[in-house]
Amino acid sequence: MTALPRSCEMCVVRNRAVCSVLDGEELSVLNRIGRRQTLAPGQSLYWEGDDALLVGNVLEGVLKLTTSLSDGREQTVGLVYPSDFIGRPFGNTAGHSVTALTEARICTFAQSDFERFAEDHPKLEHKLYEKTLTELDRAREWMLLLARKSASERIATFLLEMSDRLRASGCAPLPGTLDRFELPFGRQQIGDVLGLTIETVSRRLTALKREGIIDLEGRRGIVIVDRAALEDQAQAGE
Amino acid sequence: MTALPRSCEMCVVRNRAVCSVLDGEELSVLNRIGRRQTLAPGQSLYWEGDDALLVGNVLEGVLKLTTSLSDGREQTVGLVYPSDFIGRPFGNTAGHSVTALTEARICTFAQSDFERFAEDHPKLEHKLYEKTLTELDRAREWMLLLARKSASERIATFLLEMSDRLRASGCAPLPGTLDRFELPFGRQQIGDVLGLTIETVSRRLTALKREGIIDLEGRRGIVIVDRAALEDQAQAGE
DNA sequence: CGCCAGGTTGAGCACGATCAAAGAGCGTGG
DNA sequence: CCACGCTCTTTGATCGTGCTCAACCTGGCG
Repeated sequence: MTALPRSCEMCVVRNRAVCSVLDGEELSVLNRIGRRQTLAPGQSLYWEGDDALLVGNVLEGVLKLTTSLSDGREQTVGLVYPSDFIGRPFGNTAGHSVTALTEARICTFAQSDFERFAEDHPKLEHKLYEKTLTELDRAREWMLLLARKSASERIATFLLEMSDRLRASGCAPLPGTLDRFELPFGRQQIGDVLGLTIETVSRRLTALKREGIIDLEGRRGIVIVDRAALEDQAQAGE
Repeated sequence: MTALPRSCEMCVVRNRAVCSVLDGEELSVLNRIGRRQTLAPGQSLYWEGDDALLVGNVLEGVLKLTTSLSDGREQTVGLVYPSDFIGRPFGNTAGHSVTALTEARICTFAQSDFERFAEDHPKLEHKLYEKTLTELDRAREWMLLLARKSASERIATFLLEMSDRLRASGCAPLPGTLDRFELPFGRQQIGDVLGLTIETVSRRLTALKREGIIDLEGRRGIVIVDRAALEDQAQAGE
């Protein structure tokens, strides 16, 4: 884990987070109202139903957004990577919990401070809007997966998306081929994302390995051996 | 169906659509770049994968957003009511089809015209942003439903949400109690929204009627007889 | 009256959940 | 260095919900 930078100027996500639309002047104002913090794996930033008083950017690590039913059933409704935005400005209570899956570094703002700043900077709000639209698109694609795809299709889709997003968010892939990476979490988490049980996840992964489409390295290592076959199984939408 | 108003000033959704943040001056500019149109039930505004060149507001009626897999499996990923916004500004291709479920009146804009207008009117973009955040919250709640809820719970949740949204969007409820309304579509559509088959929807609805929790009037009429019991079955989140 | 689309009901099946047990990886301490 | 204990994963056996396939019913309309 690299040292925290003193200013936003040299931030690892400077060019990809919402801050990318701000100039040096604006950035230093934002810098003053924010603070950086580190979360341990499993640590939550806030809980479903809380007044969500924080918003922020992910600098490093992966976090999950979860909703649950009163009887304990839980669903991961979003994964958040470096440069993604956390939280819901202009809202009251949080619709989901935010929990770190890996060790994570984030830079946070009091919701009210951030809102005030955003109101004066339409460029920033525009960027936020675009990020939210992308999130909405992703959520809807995931609805199709949860509602209509079989367990095998879900696993295949998940592995492909994981591979893409890890790469895009700057998480270093494992050495070797591009299609070799480390999952930031275990089987249970995969199940929570895909709406499956841990056993089903395990069985489908082993099946994919048996078929020679992927390879499993230790608990969390994944190698996509035959990407075409995996895409085939994923049944990508139209 | 009421006559189309000539200007935005007297529009039925004037106070609830994104236009609500604009003053008379701005509104008349917007008015000039927009056009009103009517869709018949089943008619699509655009298709998944199209270049989505249109955006707009729903004035009257209900539309659905759907995604599908190449083998024909289809999922409704959103329902759109009067005063809701349709389309994705600042994007390329549509992630879903937009189809009218009932006869619908909408006011549309060329995407590029609208974007240009929005860039000059941060207030408008702010309103759009808030609407998108609400949509995202709803999508995530629906993910929980699709991934974790049983068929009975889905039906119960659906009936409650339907009742609320129809009322909120100004669609007149049937006379009698407040909890009496007409579904804007048939059993197949319910299945497409809930990720269930038509047979399961039918069975669950009949069961609810047998238990005295709801009453079915003709093909599309619903009366919520025992709202508390229905809420109980819906297993609302935390 | 007959047709047809949409809805209901029934019987059997399959996929994934559940319950249960054994295996693998890993840090700790003797 | 290995034994121990813990967590996470894999594998197996059984069960149950909702899907599939198929027949029948209902209401609206020509």
